[in-house]
Amino acid sequence: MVRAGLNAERLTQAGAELADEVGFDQVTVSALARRFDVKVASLYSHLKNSDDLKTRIALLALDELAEQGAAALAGRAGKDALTAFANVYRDYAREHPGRYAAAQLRLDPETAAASAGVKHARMMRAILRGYDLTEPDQTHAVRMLGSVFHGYVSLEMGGGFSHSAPDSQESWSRVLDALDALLRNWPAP
Amino acid sequence: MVRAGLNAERLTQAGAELADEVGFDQVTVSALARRFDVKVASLYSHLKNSDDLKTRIALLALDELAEQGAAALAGRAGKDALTAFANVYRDYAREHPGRYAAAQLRLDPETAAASAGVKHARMMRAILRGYDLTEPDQTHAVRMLGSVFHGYVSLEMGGGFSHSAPDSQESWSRVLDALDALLRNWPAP
DNA sequence: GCATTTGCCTAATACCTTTAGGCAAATTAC
DNA sequence: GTAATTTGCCTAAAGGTATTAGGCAAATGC
Repeated sequence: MVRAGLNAERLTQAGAELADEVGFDQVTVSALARRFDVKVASLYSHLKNSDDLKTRIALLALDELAEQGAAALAGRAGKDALTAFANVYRDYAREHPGRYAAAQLRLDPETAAASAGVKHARMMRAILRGYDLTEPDQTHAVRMLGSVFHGYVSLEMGGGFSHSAPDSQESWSRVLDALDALLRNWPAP
Repeated sequence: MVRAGLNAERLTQAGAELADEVGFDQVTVSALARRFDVKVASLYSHLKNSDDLKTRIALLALDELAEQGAAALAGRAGKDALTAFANVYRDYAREHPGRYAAAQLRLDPETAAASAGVKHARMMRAILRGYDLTEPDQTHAVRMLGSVFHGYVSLEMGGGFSHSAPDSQESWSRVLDALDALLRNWPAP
């Protein structure tokens, strides 16, 4: 009996691909076993359980997203940085819808603290260095940026902006213009 | 054998309550049957299937949300309307997390077109009447409002803003201030 | 009151999750 | 290079959810 060469990393990677193909909520230990042509029980030597698999996929997605975000920010500042970073989010979600959904999985606090989610927050703050914001406005602005990025991408992926003019790409550009204008002119309390 | 008096409405209502208690993704036909103390198969006379149940809960939530939104908008304009409407979203999500999650369910186009989601779009446009925006900027702004409302609420519910200062309520107020300022000063292309 | 409809039931199939225990392949120790 | 050990995948089994088919009793209509 030839061994399949399973391990947590390969399973996570394949799980991420599966998620992009059929949706994150359709990722099951069974489907993953089929993909490797092994019996379901075999996966339990490498994964604690179904939740473990999902968490690993989420962490993978957060990692990739942070990596791409960092690459986009390198050498950029101000609106240029804002736009580049925002596009990383949107493009990642479009190219990897399952992984993006995974990245939204609620993690328990310790896992979250050890995840790349922390980097995301730091990068948002790095973007704001190009604008003239001090605490606590900086935090408010970080939260707003996160809300707009995530909100727009998730509504767009849910089909909320299709079937109506103007097309979503144009709104996205204008929303980023608006965010830039807002950050340059953040209102006093 | 005494009949339980099931019907689609009661099941949907109970499903919504169940969603708020245990989370929308934990709403199952089985759990609902347990709640009514009947056998699972009995529910299939009233519901097409599990997806039908979830869709009905989603439509219920969209309806309630639209109703509350309309009540909040009555007699208000400008920033007052913006704030009241935004708070309806946030409060509803906090009081009814399961229903709010349900409202995010992706509906097939015909169902979506017949849902209260249409009212939501109209109400957003009504809010913008208090600002000086013409098409296509009005559409861009509607999409941005939706993104911020949904994005903020969903990040907040995911625990993204807990465990860090300043508290989320303050950010929410300042984000709404910022949105108001932005709408009063929407940048030209 | 009887016929019909309706509502809930039992039974059965199928899929997903998870645990326990077994055997063979790979690795390590000598 | 072989023996001992570890590791990896398997079979088996139990429990949960979804869904369909067919049956009997309660409610409804006339």
